[in-house]
Amino acid sequence: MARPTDPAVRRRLLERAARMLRDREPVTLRSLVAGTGASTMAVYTHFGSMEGLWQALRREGFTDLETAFSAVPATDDPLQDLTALICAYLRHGLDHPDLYRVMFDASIELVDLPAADATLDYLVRAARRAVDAGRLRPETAPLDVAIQAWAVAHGLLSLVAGGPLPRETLQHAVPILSALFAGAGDDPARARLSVRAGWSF
Amino acid sequence: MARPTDPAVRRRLLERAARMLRDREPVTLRSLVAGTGASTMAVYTHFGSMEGLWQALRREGFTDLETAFSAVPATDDPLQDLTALICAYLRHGLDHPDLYRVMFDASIELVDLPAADATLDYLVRAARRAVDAGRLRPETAPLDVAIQAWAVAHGLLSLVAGGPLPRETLQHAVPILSALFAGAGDDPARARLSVRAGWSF
DNA sequence: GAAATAACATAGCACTGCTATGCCATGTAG
DNA sequence: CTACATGGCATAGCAGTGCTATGTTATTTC
Repeated sequence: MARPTDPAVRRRLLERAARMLRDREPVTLRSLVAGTGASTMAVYTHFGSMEGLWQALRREGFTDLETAFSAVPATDDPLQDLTALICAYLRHGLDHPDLYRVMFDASIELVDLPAADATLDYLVRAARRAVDAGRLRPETAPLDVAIQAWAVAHGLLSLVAGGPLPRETLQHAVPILSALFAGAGDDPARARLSVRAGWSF
Repeated sequence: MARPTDPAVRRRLLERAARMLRDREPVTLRSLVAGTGASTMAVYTHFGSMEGLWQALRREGFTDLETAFSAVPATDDPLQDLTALICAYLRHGLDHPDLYRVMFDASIELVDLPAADATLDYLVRAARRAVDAGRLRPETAPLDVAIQAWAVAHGLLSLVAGGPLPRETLQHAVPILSALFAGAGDDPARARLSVRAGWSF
């Protein structure tokens, strides 16, 4: 019945916003559309508001993260896999610190962000495999382990991305996770052996 | 030589800002001074800029936190003390979630925030006592333990204050810390006994 | 008491996100 | 194949933002 919205415009706006975030330029309505040739109204037809743009950007950030997670192979050592997922998480945040801050900036609801829920599911599945394989005590709730691991990663990452701590601090992640797994029933000796190369920051 | 700055004005501005944060009202230059009877310039004479106000507010938040830390008694169980400090940390953040978000909002430098450094010192001292008491392996660096505990608390807290996770998630803190301490050499059995009442969220 | 100095008040700046309005490209109906 | 309705998009202007230039006034020192 009417002119359809041009997906290319939407894409261009999102990509420019992401680039401006990377370049640490302030992303404002006018500065955003300036480069794209579109008018300010384009933002409102495609995203409804600036907050809508941020939400779309958050969504994209979590989708990227999900892609990174999907690239982590599942081995026969589920706890090593979980650690590898967390390392991918840290690397993603380290590579896009400003996007990461946007992802957790405002008050977000996991329900409103299926992509975020999906990323958490990756951790839950690895934890469940660990329980099923007998690496963690049978009464261990996979969701709890996943949330604990997530909290550790998020805590370290936001302290590093926020400035107060240097990036090397992220190296604490693996030992903390090992301790966490040991506390949940994993053999500490075996856990120590599972530390792989490529897990340094 | 000239008129001295009135500390009461500064105090009133800070208190009103804190109250507006608590009431979830947007804190803007004009809305802030509106209630105090002062003019907009008062903010600039006392804080230099809005960012200066935020920094002063951050400083006050950390000072409050330090006060809360100082109320935690040092017992003969340093790891229990460290856990109690982290619980005080969580409680402080839970009681003032918006202030907590301001405290870690912008890119902050610990160097610029002596109060923040002082709070971290509380954790470091407890960790050092634990090492000295033989509760943790001698080669354990107290600063590392402190930072790890801090990261765990901050991760949980910011996920709870940020919305995605419910407040009960904070209950994970104590088990995570116990696992952390066990990983650093503490006797797991003893650690489990140290869990006190009043550590629930 | 006079002068100097800085706190404070007023008005206006450039900028923010957003909306009211109008134009025009496009898909559908006849 | 044309007329029309619909909604994407452009322009201009709104209230609100942090901040600053300028003037006034209170206070301290000589």
